[in-house]
Amino acid sequence: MTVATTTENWIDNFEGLGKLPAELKDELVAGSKIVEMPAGAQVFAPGQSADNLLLLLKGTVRVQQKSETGREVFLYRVHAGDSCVLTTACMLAFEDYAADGIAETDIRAVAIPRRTFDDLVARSPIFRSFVFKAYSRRLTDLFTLIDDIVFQRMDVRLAARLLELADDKGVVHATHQVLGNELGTAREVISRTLAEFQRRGWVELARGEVRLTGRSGLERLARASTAA
Amino acid sequence: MTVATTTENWIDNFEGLGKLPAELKDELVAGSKIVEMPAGAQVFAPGQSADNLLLLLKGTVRVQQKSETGREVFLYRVHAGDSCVLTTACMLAFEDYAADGIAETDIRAVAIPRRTFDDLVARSPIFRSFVFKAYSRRLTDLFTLIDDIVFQRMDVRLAARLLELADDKGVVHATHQVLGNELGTAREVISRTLAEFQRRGWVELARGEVRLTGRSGLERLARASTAA
DNA sequence: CCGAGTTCTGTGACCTAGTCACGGAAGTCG
DNA sequence: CGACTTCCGTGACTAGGTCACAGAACTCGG
Repeated sequence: MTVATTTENWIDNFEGLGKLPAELKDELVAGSKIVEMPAGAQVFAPGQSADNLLLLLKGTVRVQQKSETGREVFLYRVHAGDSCVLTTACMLAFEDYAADGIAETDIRAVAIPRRTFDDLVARSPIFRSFVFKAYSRRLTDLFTLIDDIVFQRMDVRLAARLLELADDKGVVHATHQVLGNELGTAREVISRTLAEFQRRGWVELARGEVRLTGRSGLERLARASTAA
Repeated sequence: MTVATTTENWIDNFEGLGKLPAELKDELVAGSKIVEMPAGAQVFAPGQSADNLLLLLKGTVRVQQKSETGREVFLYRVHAGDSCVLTTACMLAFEDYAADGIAETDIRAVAIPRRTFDDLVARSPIFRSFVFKAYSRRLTDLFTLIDDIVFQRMDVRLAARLLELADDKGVVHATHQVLGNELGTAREVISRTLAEFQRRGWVELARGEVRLTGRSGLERLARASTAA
């Protein structure tokens, strides 16, 4: 649903677009529209050719790969202020890929239609730079993800992820299964690792949630990675 | 070293560029140059800001991530006819990433300087599409790599890789260590798995090489993935 | 050709993580 | 309250990664 009153200055939410000349900003605003989707909505999917580049204003989108075996790997998360460049891959109808995007919360996003996108890429070096940086960022994110998967221990990765996902009260709302999907591992591994964390007094467990009680311990463990 | 006599029609080696209007083809050829590098050369590296987009004419480039722990993960391989889009990330000086590119063989490539690249992206929808497709392809390659790492058994992955790397005589020239790097695993795992393959009569082992003697067995195992 | 040094491979012991099978606890809803 | 579903815990087993070490195979200077 278009929300007319907020259309004017969403551009400033995106680092890199603020420096666009006023004339192109106007064109961008005029040539795109704001869309909203409820939590759980499929933002994009293989086969479904998207006709818009999405810039996320509010909420998060989870991008995951659906494997042949039916299981899912979490790839990355698009936050407010990020652009979802994978939709450009859809736009270009580029070969078959198996990633899909799910709205984790209610989301609001700017949808830039292919025509406007193409026009701006052609005319504005600033916009080009914005798009290429978004792509590069995804690539480097995936590089570090691969590095983590291959070399990092599960407990370290879980500790880091818990700290990321905790709300302001220090509670993570997620089942062990969900955490397993995030990290590309099995539920049992999460259960066992969390049990160990609990034994150390770092967390308290309840159905569907993990309360962080000893952040410092988790942080020390998580730093075992980045420090080395 | 520029090789003047072959400059004219390298464009046809790149699917997607053939349809450029003649005028832009001329500009592309005029505005770029052909470079050669010996095997083992560092094609690009973090920190070193590249000023060219490379289109590979001959040879292969191995792109790998150097982890903090000193070990390396193989990310993907750039073949003749591919473009090395990661250099555009260097071009834009985008944040720190830890991937570097090594020439595996003597290579010859077209180097498109930033100025020409930018100009062509602005002016030609065909060139834009070429660049975006190259990016998307890398993204999807990484998606499937992650999927493989997480869900695929080592023996299946090794069988597939051996078939890929074999020369026309059915021999793979690589140490177990190198194969381990390719697949992001330990040398010992490769040694053990190869020993098992040998026991089954699929390969013969010698220092620094693996001779494939029972391709059909390897192929059957490798298909265990793609089939499912 | 010899011998020292290096690189590559094989192997056993051990640990982490993923898989399978199951049971029980905690919510949901008629 | 009882049937059902979802979530969690656990033991047994396998695959794969780590460590330590030994021997085989090449290299190269003399």
